[in-house]
Amino acid sequence: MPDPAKPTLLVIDGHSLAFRAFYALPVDSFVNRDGQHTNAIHGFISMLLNLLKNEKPTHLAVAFDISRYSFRTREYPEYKGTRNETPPEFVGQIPLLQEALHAMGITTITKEDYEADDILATLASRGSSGGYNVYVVSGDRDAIQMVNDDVTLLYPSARGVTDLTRYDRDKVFERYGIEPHQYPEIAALVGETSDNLIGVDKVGEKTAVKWINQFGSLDEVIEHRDEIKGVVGDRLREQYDRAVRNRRLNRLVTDVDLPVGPDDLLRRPIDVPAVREVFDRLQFRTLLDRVTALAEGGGTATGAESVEPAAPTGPVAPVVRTLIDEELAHWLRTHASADKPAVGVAVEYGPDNTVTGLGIAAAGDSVHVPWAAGRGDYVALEEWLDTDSPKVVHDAKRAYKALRRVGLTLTGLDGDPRIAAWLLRPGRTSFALADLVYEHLAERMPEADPNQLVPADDAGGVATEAWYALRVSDELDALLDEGSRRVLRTIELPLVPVLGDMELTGVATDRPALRELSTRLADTAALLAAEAFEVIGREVNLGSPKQLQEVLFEQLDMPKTRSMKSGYSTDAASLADLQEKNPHPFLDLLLKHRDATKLRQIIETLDKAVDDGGRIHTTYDQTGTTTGRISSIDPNLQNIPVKTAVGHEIRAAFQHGPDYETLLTADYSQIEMRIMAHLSGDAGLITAFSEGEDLHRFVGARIFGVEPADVSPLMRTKVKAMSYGLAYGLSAFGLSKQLRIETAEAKQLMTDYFARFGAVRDYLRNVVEKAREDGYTETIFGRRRPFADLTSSNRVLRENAERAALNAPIQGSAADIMKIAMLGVRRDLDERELQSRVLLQVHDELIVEIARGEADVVEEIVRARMGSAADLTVPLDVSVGMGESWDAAAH
DNA sequence: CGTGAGACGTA
DNA sequence: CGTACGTCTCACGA
Repeated sequence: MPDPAKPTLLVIDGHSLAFRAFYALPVDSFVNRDGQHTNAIHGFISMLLNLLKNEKPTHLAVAFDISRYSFRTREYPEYKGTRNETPPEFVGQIPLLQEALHAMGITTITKEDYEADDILATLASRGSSGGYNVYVVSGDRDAIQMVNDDVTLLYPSARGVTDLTRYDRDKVFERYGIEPHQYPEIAALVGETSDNLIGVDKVGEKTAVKWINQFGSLDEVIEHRDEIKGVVGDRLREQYDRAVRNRRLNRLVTDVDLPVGPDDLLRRPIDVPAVREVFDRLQFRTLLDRVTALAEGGGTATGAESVEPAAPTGPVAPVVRTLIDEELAHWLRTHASADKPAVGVAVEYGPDNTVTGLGIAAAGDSVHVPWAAGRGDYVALEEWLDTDSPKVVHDAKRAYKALRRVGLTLTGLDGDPRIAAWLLRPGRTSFALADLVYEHLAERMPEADPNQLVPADDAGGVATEAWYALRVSDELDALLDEGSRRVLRTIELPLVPVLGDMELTGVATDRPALRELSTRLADTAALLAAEAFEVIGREVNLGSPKQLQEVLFEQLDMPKTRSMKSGYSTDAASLADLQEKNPHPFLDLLLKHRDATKLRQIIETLDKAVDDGGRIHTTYDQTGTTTGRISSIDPNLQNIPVKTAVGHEIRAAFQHGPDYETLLTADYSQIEMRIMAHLSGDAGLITAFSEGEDLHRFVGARIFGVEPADVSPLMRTKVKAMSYGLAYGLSAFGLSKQLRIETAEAKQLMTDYFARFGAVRDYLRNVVEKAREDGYTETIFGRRRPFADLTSSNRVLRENAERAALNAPIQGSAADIMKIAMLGVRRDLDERELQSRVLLQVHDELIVEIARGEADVVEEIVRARMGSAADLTVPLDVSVGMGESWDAAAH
């Protein structure tokens, strides 16, 4: 019976438990966004959390095997030789598990030449004699030998890894009829298949137990082997050396030389931000909640040996005063001006992003300012907002817009922790202030209770928020390298009001046209559906991949397409393949129906987004991508159709407003290829762009060895696909598939391409190699993107990372260039007091609403600013068009 | 009601 | 076995 007065030591065989977890949980249900399998990690940690809760250990360690080789395999090479290759899905999970354990403050132990069980046995033995209650968690039956009055084995059952059977002395006796220390003698006689240890033939558990009980020990059994009758006796006499060898191998070492002993394994506090970071990557959400609950609830709270998690170490937020009028003006004069350090500013948002107040925070003092439109008390505040007095605002664009809507201008933006955190690590999932505070300041930001309808006392809320924003911004600034900080200050922060104004302005739409189009497509879809049902003789939901699979592969018995998690693909490419192999009218109707419903749906979404003034306002997410691009949401105006006839009709519904003259669209042509030319320094590619002739024609001429004029359309198509694919890490296989040509031909095309443009290949190879060394890629302007998986032993993971790393500097540099151009255009429009305004950005395209009489000057500005946004070894070509609508302005 | 998969729109 | 996104519907489980 465990003695409650003693400390409790828990030691775990990491590898065997992770392996059990791997087989207990479905592999495919636990994959993170990078394709890394995580089921073993998830199962292990879930089990661990249960153990921490139930056993409340004061001391804790997890032991791992270093490799499958140990002194045992040296002695007996066949040892564990029946084990199969590690499943590929398991590979890579152990290092991540160790990382997670480390973040949870748990010691992990390995020892060259020994197995984890030897480490456990050593710790159990020392713990037992050192006055501990010891729990050993292992999936290896040999661990039974460790059990004694102080040591209990927890052994996973067949049902799963969280269900552990408790083997103490009594339980071992009940199960095997022997003392725990005798177990290895039984196992030596019987053999252990999983370890590839063959026992004495005909001897099973029953016989072995009988003998051991009869003679007292294995040695005695062998000693008295001549007294044993029958066939089993014969076998024992012939094969007892097997038992001797087995016994030698299954004896666990209890005196491994370890760097730590039980006393060093006192539980340490959980590093919640680190756990959060690791679990974020693993996409563990419920487990994160369980861990944080454990960290808060004193997961180590038991008896005198318990360790409390680290108390918040940061300063306490200052008491908030509410100020208005003269006192506020005075506060601002003393704490906030152009020559003083930045202050934090946070907006108190009411319903619909209205402004009900502001919080302003200096280093040691923060104030709350209630705000209502049209009152004179705030003149000083309003004036101050529009000065260069430096301000740090979390999610500054949202604040800028809210203030703008009530007639205030936010100027002097000097920091935004949301953007800074994004530049530091663009892949993170949350940029919420509370999460940044949690991770980077290791503090809990007080949050409004979401269950409380009317906040009891919210005066402190925004002021405290401002205070945290200021502090976390300083912290993030310090973490940024010089290049990233330059990107923050010269590109991202100045872009905030530019994007904010674009969102506020919105784009005018021809709503009746959208509605008409929607109805038309609905009619078309209905007709197509009816026809399709006619063909297959029944009605199904054409939007349900599951039902379609039934129709195609069961009812119509078509050949199977690309297989997926749940059956076979019904995507457009697969259906086109099917149409070729197995023509059927249903396929065509289905494709057309999909097309019509998809487009109708897009139009409906747009229609719902039109405001009372007939305009649509998107929201740009400045922290929405990993490469540096901006993304567009609610609605997404960066994926409006363009390729089809209906696409043109949709774009025709985006128009200039009534007081404006026309729309202008300006886009970079082949900006990514130009960046490749610049970064690679490839002479051929640079010549291509400098001569200003059709790029694909030029490249095609070189590759196929003909005159530019003799490059056929087919040749041009191939070269174009190849060129575009380059920046994505396209393979010969992928190229062949896209062009529907033989892999050999695709391979040849690539060979020929690189023969002429070899510097491109060298560059691409180099960029990945450099990223592997540095751990990140960098754009021309110093924007970084970290990569962890370039050195992964998991091939899928590694190659995915390689392609992303290949692409990041190219896509990212293009994004930088466009952002710089937008800042330039904006500055010129402001300086010359023009009324024209940029409305939309679609990665390499700007849509500008031109005020009357400004067409020529604005075109000039846009051309000049876009054309000179970066100084590359090749020119930046900008093409411009104008028209009544987005469609008409395209070129 | 939230979530993941599948599909598909853009650069 | 081509990068980067957002959003819809369906199906499923809480």
